[in-house]
Amino acid sequence: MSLIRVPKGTRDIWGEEIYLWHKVEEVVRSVAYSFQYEEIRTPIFESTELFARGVGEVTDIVQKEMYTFPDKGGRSLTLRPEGTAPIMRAYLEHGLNISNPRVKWFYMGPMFRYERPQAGRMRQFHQFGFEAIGFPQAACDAEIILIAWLVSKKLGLENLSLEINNLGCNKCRDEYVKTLQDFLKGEGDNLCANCKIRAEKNPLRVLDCKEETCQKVIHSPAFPLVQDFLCEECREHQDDLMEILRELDISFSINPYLVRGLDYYTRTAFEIKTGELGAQDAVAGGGRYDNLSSALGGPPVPGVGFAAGMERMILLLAKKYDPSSLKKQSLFYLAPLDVSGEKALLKLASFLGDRTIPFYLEFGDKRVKYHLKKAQKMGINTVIIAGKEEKERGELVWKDMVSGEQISMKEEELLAKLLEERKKC
RNA sequence: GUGAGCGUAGUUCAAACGGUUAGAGCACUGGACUGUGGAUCCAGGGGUUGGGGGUUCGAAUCCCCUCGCUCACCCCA
Repeated sequence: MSLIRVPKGTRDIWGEEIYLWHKVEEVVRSVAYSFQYEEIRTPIFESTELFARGVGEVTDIVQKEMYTFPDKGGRSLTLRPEGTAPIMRAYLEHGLNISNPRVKWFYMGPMFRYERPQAGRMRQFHQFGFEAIGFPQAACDAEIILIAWLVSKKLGLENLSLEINNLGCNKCRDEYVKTLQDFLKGEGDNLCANCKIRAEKNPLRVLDCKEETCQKVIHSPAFPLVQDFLCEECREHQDDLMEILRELDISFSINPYLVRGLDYYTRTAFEIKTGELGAQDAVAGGGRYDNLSSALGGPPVPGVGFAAGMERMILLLAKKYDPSSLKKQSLFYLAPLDVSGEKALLKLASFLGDRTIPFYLEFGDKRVKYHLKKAQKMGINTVIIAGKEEKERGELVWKDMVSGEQISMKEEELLAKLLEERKKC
């Protein structure tokens, strides 16, 4: 019988790598705490409709990447491919637009997209994200970018670059899209097959295309760029944002071709990229989504946020940190030599556990030699030995692995010494 | 969805033109050392060579199919 393996594009996160995850989670929580963004945990699956309407019917995510399935009640459900639409759903569902219109939330957890796995891309992957809903101000865009930047900085990630763009609002985007569509029609066969369809259905996405023919079109002098079509308010919004970023000393560049693959973005769009991950170079991305609420059937509600790929951050982190250095070392190795030793040491375990002191308890009738070797391998400096000899004396043996010194003592004395030893660490 | 590369013990790798019983290091377990340490020596467990089919007297090796992994396209976190 063949072994069952994990499904394609998924994996176990275990061993020393888990300490890198803890590190990322810790930094995210600390920044969230500092900026007072509250955690929200939405379901792993939602109505398919939520993503179809929120993310956009003609996006790649909705058209070919969703894990969609009917449940036994005939509902169409989808494993969440991203976190923003569910959060806006929660905001509206709880009536926050009425009772508490301004919220700052963060989230962390698995997302699912049906894609061919490659470096930095999995079918189940993890994101954390920050969302500020109810704030139309450019300063709030800046806070979101600042948070993304700060998390990266606190993790020690280097060689990151920030690109921003402005996709316009309902007022100016329509005119731009119309102009763009007219222009693309004139280009006809100069576009790749894919972009001919995009020109009709989702013309902004043409700017993303890397096909050589399309690149030529996109970079031709006559090609209309969003930046040249921004209305007064959008222009101002972007100027304000850029001014704040400069004052914050966050360096960025304007990428007029940055459009991003989700429909809900308006005005600010941004991406943080790295040069160290191969083809999947976006570490974090986000922007403003003032149309999302309406798309979900709610009233107009402004929002801005970002999501970051945890696997990608961890890949970068793994190059800087030795994960084992992040592990909290056990202080004590409890070495039973027989059943009586196990009993005696389990009492110690209860004592240590009550005080949240880390220890490792072995079981069985292993020899002293085995225990000392293992303690050494685990890098634990103090070994407590218990066997029949100790039981007869009513004592336990304390051994210091560095000095080699060992002392037999009564339980009460040993407990006191354990506490004293903990203080040193 | 498309393309390329790769699948041999837990792991890293061997096995000349197809050749008889698929080996080694590391790791693990035990012993030398009957209750005291990263060394040394000895021994042991582990494999349907990813799976299936074909060619052949004979396949880890050649052919086909399939599955998986990796990277890239696509797209994104």
